[in-house]
Amino acid sequence: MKEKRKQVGKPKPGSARGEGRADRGLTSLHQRILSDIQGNIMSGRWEPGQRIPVEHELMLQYGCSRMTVNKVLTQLAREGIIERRRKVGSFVCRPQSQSAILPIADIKLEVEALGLPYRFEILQRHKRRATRADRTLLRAEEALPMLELVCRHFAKDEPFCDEYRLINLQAVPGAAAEDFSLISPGAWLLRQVPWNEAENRIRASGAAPDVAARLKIKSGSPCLIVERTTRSMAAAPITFVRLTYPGNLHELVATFTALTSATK
Amino acid sequence: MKEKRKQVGKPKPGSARGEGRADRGLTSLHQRILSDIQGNIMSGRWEPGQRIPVEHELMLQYGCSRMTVNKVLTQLAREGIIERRRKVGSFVCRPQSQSAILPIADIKLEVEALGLPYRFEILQRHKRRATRADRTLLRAEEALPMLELVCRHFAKDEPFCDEYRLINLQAVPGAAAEDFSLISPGAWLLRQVPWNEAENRIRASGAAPDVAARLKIKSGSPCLIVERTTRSMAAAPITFVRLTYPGNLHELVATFTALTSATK
DNA sequence: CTGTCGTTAATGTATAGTCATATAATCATG
DNA sequence: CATGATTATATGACTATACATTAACGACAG
Repeated sequence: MKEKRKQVGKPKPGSARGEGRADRGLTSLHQRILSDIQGNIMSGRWEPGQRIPVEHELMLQYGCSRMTVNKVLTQLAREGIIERRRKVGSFVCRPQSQSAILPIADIKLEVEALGLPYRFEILQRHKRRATRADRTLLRAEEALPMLELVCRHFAKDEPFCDEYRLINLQAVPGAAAEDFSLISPGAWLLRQVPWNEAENRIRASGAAPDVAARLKIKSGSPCLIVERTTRSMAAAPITFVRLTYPGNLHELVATFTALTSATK
Repeated sequence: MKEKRKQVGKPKPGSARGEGRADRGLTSLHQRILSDIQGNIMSGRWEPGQRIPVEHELMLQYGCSRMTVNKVLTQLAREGIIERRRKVGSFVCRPQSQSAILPIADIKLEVEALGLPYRFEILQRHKRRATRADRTLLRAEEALPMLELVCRHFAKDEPFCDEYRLINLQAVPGAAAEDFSLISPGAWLLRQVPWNEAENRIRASGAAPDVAARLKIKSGSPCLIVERTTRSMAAAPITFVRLTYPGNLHELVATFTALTSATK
């Protein structure tokens, strides 16, 4: 398998690239070019729509090869920060829409982030075929075998979150045998199907009577509801979960990033 | 600086790579390699922690040069899908946390997406120095000149959203002269400071009396509240906004992506 | 004035090779 | 036998080159 290693060993040590570039401080050259350009754009020095130096200019400016600046510009284009057009040049994008990145943490982590001890309990557990309502929630067609769970999460001794969950047993058969006494269903599933995609719906609503009872709040009092339908990248629906947080207890925090219409 | 140029000018047109690969259907070679590998990972065929073929193997497998697979693997590493370790190889990442990408659309677009006509009105407008409370909201230190706005957004004839906004007039002096009769403050600001970053806080809460009156709902009824503090990438605070949506009218929808701890 | 055909500038993709660096494994030595 | 040196492997970064693709621009013929 080892190909013939030709003795390319060119004795000249300085190599072809300039003089003291070997001693560039910390980051790589293209990393530096990237941050330079990004800085110019983010700070507004280079405005949206404006043309940025073409590869050739940058190559001269940084004294490097075109491949290097090409790598950088390609990366920026992929991030949707610039747009490249042949023959014409590269242009700073105008952010079309903005997006916030919302971390979906495990509830255990959320609670512990508040400095409170966490525990949870399973309140209900049924195995059954998917009803029509289930199929809507799961975005599924067939009457799959389902596991329905109701679960309550605590911060110290106070109910922190109510969880209603449906699991597609066909996609995750192991769930039938798991009793979720040690690990919460959410964390367990995350471990089973690591790469997945989901749709989250976030809204405010008054607590339904049954949920209110479990959370020890008044029926109808404001709650943050997060509904999530998860499917594996192979498109099979995996789980639906509805998390209900008493309004005063919880807050989602998301950081922003300006995005363009880039596919990424 | 140009070293003695060896005559690489290989006349052979087919070049070194295999036979009919020049006629690859639609996408570029590295794009194909990328989707191949991504597919293997997303589908779970290559599990988290598993080592993926090293550059040399991939290079043989696809009959291309190392640079090409390197480009692909570098990209995957940047996306946080694989982790690369010298000498050892590249490994499929275990998604550490998951994140949802929450599009922050202009309220006008939100309303129009519902198929309803949109309009808004400015209810209050004051220019003043930042109070202590303002500074907290804006994450600012100094008593900056501020513009305070209260604004109401309608879907058809129903109040859709209440907006309370603070604008740092030092960062965006033009706001003082703008009367926001034609363009809403949010859309206007987005145009002024295109690349920025922000922190969003999303929670459920009962409507405060003044807000409830403006939204024509009962005080205390569940509302979705989105608070956003925006700053330019140059770190200057720009604006704070609190959007209050009556609970039944609005839902945030975010799509998922599994992320690792990648910096990106 | 208009359509077509070059020319050319810019990006897109890929090759082949160099040098550097991190590290696992192995080998040598006191 | 531990420890230090060496070697082989794999990634990381970059250079230099080549050729393909695309689109703006301009010339020129009709």
